[in-house]
Amino acid sequence: MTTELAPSYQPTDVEKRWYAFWMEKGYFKAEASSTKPAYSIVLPPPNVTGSLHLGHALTATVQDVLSRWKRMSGFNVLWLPGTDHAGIATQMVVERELEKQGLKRREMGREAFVKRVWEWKEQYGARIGEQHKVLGASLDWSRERFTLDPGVSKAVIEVFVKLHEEGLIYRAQRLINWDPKLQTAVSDLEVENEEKNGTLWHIAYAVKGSDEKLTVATTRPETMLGDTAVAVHPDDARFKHLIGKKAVLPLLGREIDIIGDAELVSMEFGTGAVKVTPAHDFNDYATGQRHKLPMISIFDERGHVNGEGGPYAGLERFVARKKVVEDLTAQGLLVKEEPHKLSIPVSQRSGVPVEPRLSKQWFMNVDSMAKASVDAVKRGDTKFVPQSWENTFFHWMNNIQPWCISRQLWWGHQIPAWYPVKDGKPDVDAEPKVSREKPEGDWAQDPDVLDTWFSSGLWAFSTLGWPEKTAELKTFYPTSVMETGHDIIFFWVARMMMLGIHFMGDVPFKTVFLHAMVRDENGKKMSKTQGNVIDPLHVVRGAKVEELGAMYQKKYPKGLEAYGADALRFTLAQLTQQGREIRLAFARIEGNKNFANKIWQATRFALGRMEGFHAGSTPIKDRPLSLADRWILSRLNRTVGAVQTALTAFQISDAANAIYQFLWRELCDWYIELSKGAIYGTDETAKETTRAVLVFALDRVFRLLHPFMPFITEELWQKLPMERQTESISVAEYPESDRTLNDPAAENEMKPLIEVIEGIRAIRGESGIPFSTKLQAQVQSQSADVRATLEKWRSYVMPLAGLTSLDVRSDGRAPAQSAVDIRADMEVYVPLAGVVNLEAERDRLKKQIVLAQGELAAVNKKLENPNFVQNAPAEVVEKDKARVGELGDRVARLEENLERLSPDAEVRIAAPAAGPVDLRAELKAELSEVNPPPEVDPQVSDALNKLREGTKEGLSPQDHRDLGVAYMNMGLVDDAVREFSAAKDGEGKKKAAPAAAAKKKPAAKVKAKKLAPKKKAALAKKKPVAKKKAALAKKKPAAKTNKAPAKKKPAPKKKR
RNA sequence: GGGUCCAUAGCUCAGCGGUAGAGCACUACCUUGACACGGUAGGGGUCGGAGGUUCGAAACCUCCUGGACCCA
Repeated sequence: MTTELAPSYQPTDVEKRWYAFWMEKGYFKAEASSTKPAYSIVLPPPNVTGSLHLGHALTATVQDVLSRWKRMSGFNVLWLPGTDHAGIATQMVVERELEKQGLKRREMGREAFVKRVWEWKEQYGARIGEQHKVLGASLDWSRERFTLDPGVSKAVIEVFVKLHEEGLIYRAQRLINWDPKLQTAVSDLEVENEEKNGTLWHIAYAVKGSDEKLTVATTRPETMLGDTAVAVHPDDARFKHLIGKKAVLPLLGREIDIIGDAELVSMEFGTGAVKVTPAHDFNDYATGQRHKLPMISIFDERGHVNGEGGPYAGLERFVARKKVVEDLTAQGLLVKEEPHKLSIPVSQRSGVPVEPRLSKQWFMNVDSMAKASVDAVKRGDTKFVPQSWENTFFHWMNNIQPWCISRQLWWGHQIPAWYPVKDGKPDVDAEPKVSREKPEGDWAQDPDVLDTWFSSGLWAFSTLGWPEKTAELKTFYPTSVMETGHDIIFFWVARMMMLGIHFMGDVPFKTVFLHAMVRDENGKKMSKTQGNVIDPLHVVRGAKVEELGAMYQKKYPKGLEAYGADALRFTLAQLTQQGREIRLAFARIEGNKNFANKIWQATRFALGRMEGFHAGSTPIKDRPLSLADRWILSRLNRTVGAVQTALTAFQISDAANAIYQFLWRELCDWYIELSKGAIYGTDETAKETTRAVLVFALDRVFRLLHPFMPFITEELWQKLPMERQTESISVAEYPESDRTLNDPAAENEMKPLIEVIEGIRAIRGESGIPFSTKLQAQVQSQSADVRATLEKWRSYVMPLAGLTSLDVRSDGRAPAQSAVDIRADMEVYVPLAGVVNLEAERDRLKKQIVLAQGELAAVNKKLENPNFVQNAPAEVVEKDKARVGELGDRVARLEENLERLSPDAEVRIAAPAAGPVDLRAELKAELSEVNPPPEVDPQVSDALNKLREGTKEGLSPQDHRDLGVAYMNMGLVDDAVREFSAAKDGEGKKKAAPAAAAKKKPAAKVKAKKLAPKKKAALAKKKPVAKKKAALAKKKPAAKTNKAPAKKKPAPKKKR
C-alpha cells in the first residue's frame, strides 16, 4: 500500500482496475437463499440492437446506487442483468446490415437469417455487458439472462399454453394495425400519431334512382375502393331522407347503403356525410359491425391495392390515391379540395403510416388481469414513485383493449400453435392446436412469433427460474424495486404487473420507481438522426471529435476529455429529480469530475500528513477531540442521517447533494483548513487526534459516497491507514447515523469562530485586501461565551482570517479608521489604515444598513398588524419580535460605525494638518491610542511600494487623505505628510475639475447606476413582498444622498 | 377532444404555508506548505400573469398565458 497519490485525479487510471477485482471476489453474486434479508432488482433488459445510451446509463446508475447501498447495508442483493431480443428492432437492424452485403432476408430463408441474428446478438450482447462494467454496475453476471434463453423460452411457452387453456389467449380475425413496410401486425402501443398537413377531399357520390348527389369528405380518397356504405347523421335534415337508399360508388360503380349513424358522423364536420370503409379504419370498422356491413379489404400485405380495387389493382396505396383523385377530377366528381390538419398513425418502428387491416392474429384478453393489477396498486402492494404515475397507470388499465401478441417476424419466440399440413404447407385457416410440443402427426408450427413484450412481461419471474420452483424465486420474488423510464410504463411495467399477479399470485415488484427521460442540453430527445446521441463510453473514457455526434462536433472541436464513470454517475444521480426530463450538459459532468479531483486532493492532503500513523482500534470518541474535531464529526453524522433518509425515499439527488455539500463545503473548506494548525504544529497528541479524525471522516464519507462513485472511493479507501473489516469498500458496512456523534454544543461553539473568520474575509473581499496582507483584528462582544470561545480557539481564527493579532474585548471604543463587520453577537473590527479607501467601506456599511432596515420594516409591519399577532402561532410572533430586537440593534450598530467612518469624523483626525511639522507627532499619538504601532509587515510595505509606484493620478483628496492615514499608521510619516499635502492641493483643484475625482471611483459609480433601475421597479410593486423590497430600495436613495454631499464638500469643512 | 405535468437567478433545477436556495455561468481579488480541476468575497430573483383563501402565499384554490408529455 502506497500513500503517494498522483498530483491530480486521473479517472482512467483509477477506474480500470477495480471492476475485475470485484468480479474476482464475487461480491456481486447473490445467494439463492440466505439468512440476510433479500433485496432484488431486475435490470430492464436493453435491446440487443446496439450499444447503450445515456438513458441506460441513468438506469444503471440509479439501480447501482440502490444495489450497492443495500448490499453495504447487509442485504442479500440480487441485481439481475439481461438483454432483450427486441424482435422487430433487431430483425430490422440485421436485415439492413445484410442488405449492405447484398443479402435479402427472404432469399436467405428463415433458418439462415435467424442464425445471422444470433451472431449479431452475441456481439452486441457482450458489448452491452462490457458497457455496464465500465459504468461500475454491480450486476450478478452469473445470473445473466437473454429473452430467448431456453429457460425463459420455456416460461413463455408455459404462459401461452396456460392462458390459451384459460381462454384468455385466442386467435381471431380483427382489424389490426399493420405495418406495410415490415409486413407485420403491431400493437396499439407501437403506433404513434403524427400531426400532418393533409388534404380534405370532397367527393360526390350519386344517389341511386335520384338526381341527388351525396358529397362525402375524406382524407384518404383511395380507400373509397373499399367503401361499403355512406353514413349521415340520423338527425341531419339535409340528408335524413336519403337513409335507406343506395349510393353508387364512383369509379367502381358498386352500389352501397346509405346509413344513419350518430356515432360516426358529426354534422358539423366536412360535408356531414362520411364514406364508410370498415376494413381500413377503426371507426368505420365499429360502424360496420353496428350495421352489419360487408368488409372489403383492398390492400395486400405490402399496402398495394389488391384485386378488389378493379383498375387500381397493383398500385401502391399512395400512388392509388393520386390516381383516384385524378380520375375523380376527370369525371367531375371531385367537388372540393381543402387543406386539412390530421393526425396520421405511424409505425413506431418503420416510420411508415400504419394501415388498419383485417387479419387473423393471436390476442390476449387482459381485462381481468388489468383489474387485478389496479386492485393491487390500490391496496398498496405495489407503490409508484413518484406516486403521480399511478393515475396514468390506472387510466390505461381501465381502458385496456385486447393485446395483439402475434407478429409476422422470424426473430422471436415462435408461437406454440400447430396447424395441419395441407399440400406440404401449414393450413393456417384451419383450427390450430396449442401445445408445448409438436403434436403427433403431420403438424407445422405457426410461423409467427410473439410480441417481444410478451416475454419481457414475464421477466420478473422467468429470470428467476419459473416455471420451476427455484430457491431464487422464493428468495427474490416479488422483487424489491422496478426502476425504469416512464416511457415504458404501459409496454412493460403494466404487462409485468398483469402477468406477475396472474402466474405468481403476487405483484412482481413492491415499488415502481420511474425516472425521467435523458435529453440533450437543449431538451431535445437524443436520436441518431439529430446527431445528439451521447455514448456513455465517450463520456467516461473521452472521445475524439470524429467519434462524436454531429451536433457536438462543432461545440467540442477537440473532442471530449475523459470525465470518468464516477463523474458521469454522480451527475446522473444528481439529475434524478422526479418525473421529468433530464437535460444533460457536459459542463455538469465536468463539474463533478472536479468534485472527484477535490476528493482526491483532500485525501492527498490527509495521506501526505500521516507519517506512519495508523488509526488502530481506539474509538474516535475516546480521543481528546478538539472543537473542530467534534464539529466535523457532528456534521458528518448529520450527513449520514440525511443520506439514509434520502435514499430510503428514493431521493437519489438529495442524497448525492448532501454528500457533495459535506465533503466540499464542510470537510474541505473548513475542517481541513482548521486542522492544519494541529497537523503542522508540535503538539503530538493533537496531531495524532487530527489524523485519526481525518481518517475516520474520510472512511465514513467514502463509504457513504461509494454507491454513487464506486471507483474513486474504492481506490482511496484502500489507502487509508486503518483497520478494515472487508477487503473492499463495496462490501464494507454502509454508515449508519450514530447519535453519540451528534454534538450541538460543538456546532454552536463553532458558530462565532466561523462568523469572525467570515467577517474578516468579507472585509478583505470588499476592500480588495489580498490574503498575503496580514491584518490585525479586534472583536467586541458582550457575550462572555463568545469571548471565551474566541480566546480559546484563536488559533483557528488567526490563520484562516490571515491575522497577526486578534484582540477580544467586551466593549469599548471602536478602533479608528477601521472596517467593521456587524454580526449577531459581535462586532469585528479591522483597522484599514494602509490598505484601503474608506469610501468602499462606507458603501459596504450603507448597503448593510439598507438591507437590515428593509427587513426590519417588513417585520415591524407584520407585528403592527393585530390580526397577525392574534392569529399566528405564538412561536412565530415571538420569533419575529426577537428579530425586531436583533435587527434594530444591528441597524444601530451599523449606523454608529458609519458615523465613525464618515468624512466628518476623519476631519477630526486630519484637522491638525495646518502645518506638516506638527502633524507628525499628533497623528502618531492619535493612532497609537487605538492601535499599538504595528510592525511593518514586509508584505504590507511591498504593497505600499507598489501603490507608490502606481499612478496616483486621479486620486481624490479623500483618497490622498486615506493614504496618508495609512502611511501614518505604518509609521511612514514622510509619505503620510506628502499625501496630506496632496489632499490639500487636490481640494483646490477639485473645484476647477470635479470630473477628475469622480473618474477614479468606477466601482462605486457602476454600483450606483446598477441599483437605480431596480429601485424603480421595486417601488412600483404592490404586493407585501414587493413592499418589503420597496422599503429596502427606498433606503438606497437616502444612503446615496447622504453620500453625495459628503463627497462634494469635505474641503470647505476641513479648511475652516 | 380527454388527461397528466411544468413555468423560481443567465442556464439546469431544489424549495411546496412563516426571513427566496444549490450547482454551473458571471464579477473582483488571490500561485496561502491538498487542490487554479483551486481559494476568498461579491453581483444577480414583480418565484409566468390575474383574481381568491389566509394574520401571512413561491407554496393552497380558480381562471388566463406559454410549454411538455400521454391517451383518443
